[in-house]
Amino acid sequence: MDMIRQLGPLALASRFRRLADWLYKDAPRIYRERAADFEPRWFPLFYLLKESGSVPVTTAASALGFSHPAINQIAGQMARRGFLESIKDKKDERKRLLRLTKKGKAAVSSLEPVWADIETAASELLKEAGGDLLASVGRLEDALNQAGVYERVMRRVKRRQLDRVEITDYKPQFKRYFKSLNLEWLEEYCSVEETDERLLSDPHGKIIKAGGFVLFARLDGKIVGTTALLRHDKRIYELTKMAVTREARGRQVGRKLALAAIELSRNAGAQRLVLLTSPRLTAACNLYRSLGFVELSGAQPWATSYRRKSIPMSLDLKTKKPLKH
Amino acid sequence: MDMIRQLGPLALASRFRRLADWLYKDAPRIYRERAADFEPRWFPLFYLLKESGSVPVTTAASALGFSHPAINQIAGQMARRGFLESIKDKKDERKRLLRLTKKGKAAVSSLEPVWADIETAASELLKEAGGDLLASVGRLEDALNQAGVYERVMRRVKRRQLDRVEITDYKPQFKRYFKSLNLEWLEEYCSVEETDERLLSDPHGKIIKAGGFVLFARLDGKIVGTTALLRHDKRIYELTKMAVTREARGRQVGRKLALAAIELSRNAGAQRLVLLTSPRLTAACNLYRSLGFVELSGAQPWATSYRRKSIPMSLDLKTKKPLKH
DNA sequence: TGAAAATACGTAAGTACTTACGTAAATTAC
DNA sequence: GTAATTTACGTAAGTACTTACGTATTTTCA
Repeated sequence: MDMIRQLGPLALASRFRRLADWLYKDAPRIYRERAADFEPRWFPLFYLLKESGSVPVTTAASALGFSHPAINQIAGQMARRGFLESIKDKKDERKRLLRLTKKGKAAVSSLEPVWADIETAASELLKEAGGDLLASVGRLEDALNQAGVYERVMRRVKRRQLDRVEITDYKPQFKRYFKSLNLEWLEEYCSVEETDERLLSDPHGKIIKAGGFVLFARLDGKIVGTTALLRHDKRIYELTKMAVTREARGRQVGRKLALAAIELSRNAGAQRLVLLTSPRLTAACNLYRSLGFVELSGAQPWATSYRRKSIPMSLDLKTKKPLKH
Repeated sequence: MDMIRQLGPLALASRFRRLADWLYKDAPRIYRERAADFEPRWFPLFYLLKESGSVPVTTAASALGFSHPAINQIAGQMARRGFLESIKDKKDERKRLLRLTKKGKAAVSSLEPVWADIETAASELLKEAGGDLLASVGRLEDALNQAGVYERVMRRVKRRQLDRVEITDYKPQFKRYFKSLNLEWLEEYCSVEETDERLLSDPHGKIIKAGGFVLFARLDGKIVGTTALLRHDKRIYELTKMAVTREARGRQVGRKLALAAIELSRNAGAQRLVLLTSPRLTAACNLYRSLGFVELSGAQPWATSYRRKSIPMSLDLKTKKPLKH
């Protein structure tokens, strides 16, 4: 019979909205009978002004959880009926201070008993609901404030995407992917320099033999991404040649590669993981920052010189805080 | 900072509405990214049709807790995009059965994972809120269904009004009120008959000396109402000459008088309390019915004959169910 | 210190519901 | 069996918010 209720958490918003409507529905009748010329929608603003004296529009909006045009509309209605007046703030001429008129203040005394009765009725309902509903609602608001529905859904999606990506070590038959995947973005964003060409053509000789690593990412059986770890010395490794094919971007392939590289370098005994990136690659920069990399200023002794503009970043591997996945 | 939250039970509706908005706000973004061409507002109807096959408009409305025009609008949108079709009910040509099209059914499979993620996110939020919020909300809905805010407020108001009314016994100095209060309504609604005149002019002789009672109601120190109990025999008493002055009507004066009379007749050993009222006095009839009086048909042995049309009513005093105040 | 950014507010238009009302079909009453 | 009532639904208009956008001040920053 009541589908919304059957749906449980899935229809949470619909349920709260419906509940709000049911609670709100009786208000006009109550006010009509006992407080002439008062609209229920005025209540929050009316009460705020009664308590706080004079308040600017946007301050009222944020205190009451409405948008500022809503406050504007309510204030307009109240002003037309003579309950509210407004003055310019002397200190800040943008602000318009709202306050109750004499008539408004006088109305409070006839409204207060009505409010008291409504509060009693609501308390009665809450008592029948049991379980300290108001406290739970407060905690729900806090939780929602910490991370909204979108954020929570996306966290889950990302986590699932991350689980789908497989990381594999270097194998000779993957050599061609290391080059082709990197050329894809180099040709798109920058240009291929000699330094790039040297590493891409001989990953085994230039990277692995020098104590570094080359990793590949597989999605649905296909190689869609790669990266390399260059060994500068026993404490410093460099994350470089990170590439994800266009069709697989936005599926956490880069993140999974970076996470694997971080773990690998840590296990290899590195104390710092460094990298060079370009400010034009905003997605990459955001990824590195989200993993804990911080931008460095000035020239770095380890930094290879490229013609393209590059930003050095570094991640301290000694601090053992758990990484965000 | 957050006024709505500070207000507690008083701003319950605003709080639920705000919560619904906050929860709902992210939905468009989630659907936009993962389920092209689906509007969040379609969800309840879409889900209902997926579960129930084909459903008439008003049935859907009541199952989902919306008004039927809302369902109509949503169905219109869905139909325009090809997700929904409707057919006339063969058995009842007024009804229009809504159901998903092939395209609609096909969309379900791409929507289900999105719904699962939203449900998980909502469950997560509910878990953080603690206190089995959903169960409390369910009980709140039940409580609201039993008696809404208006009803609860009015119960309280009536109770308070009832407490303000004082009932006093007959005293010679009140004699004039017994007559004037009754003449007020008799002249307004009917006409004063001889039977009335006899009782009103000599309450002590005709009522009290015959084993009956006369009661008065005082509000703010002023006599505003009266009634009499006529003793027919030791088992049957008649409630008569109930009158409340115009300015005090709607303030529970009549109810308080009737309640006092019922108690008095019970204490006097009566088994039945009877009365004659007029169908034109709807407020009085409602009062008597609400106190448990039932209408009698046919002539009653105890009934005084009046020229005006009168309905006999009776209350059984032997059953000891508590009276509604 | 002047330009860019942020803030406060007003106005307009949109949204997702509602209530109000009218019509046609079905049911109930006499 | 016909009239009155009820039910199902469509349409129109209203409501209480919102987002979007424009303007005038104030603040920030290079």
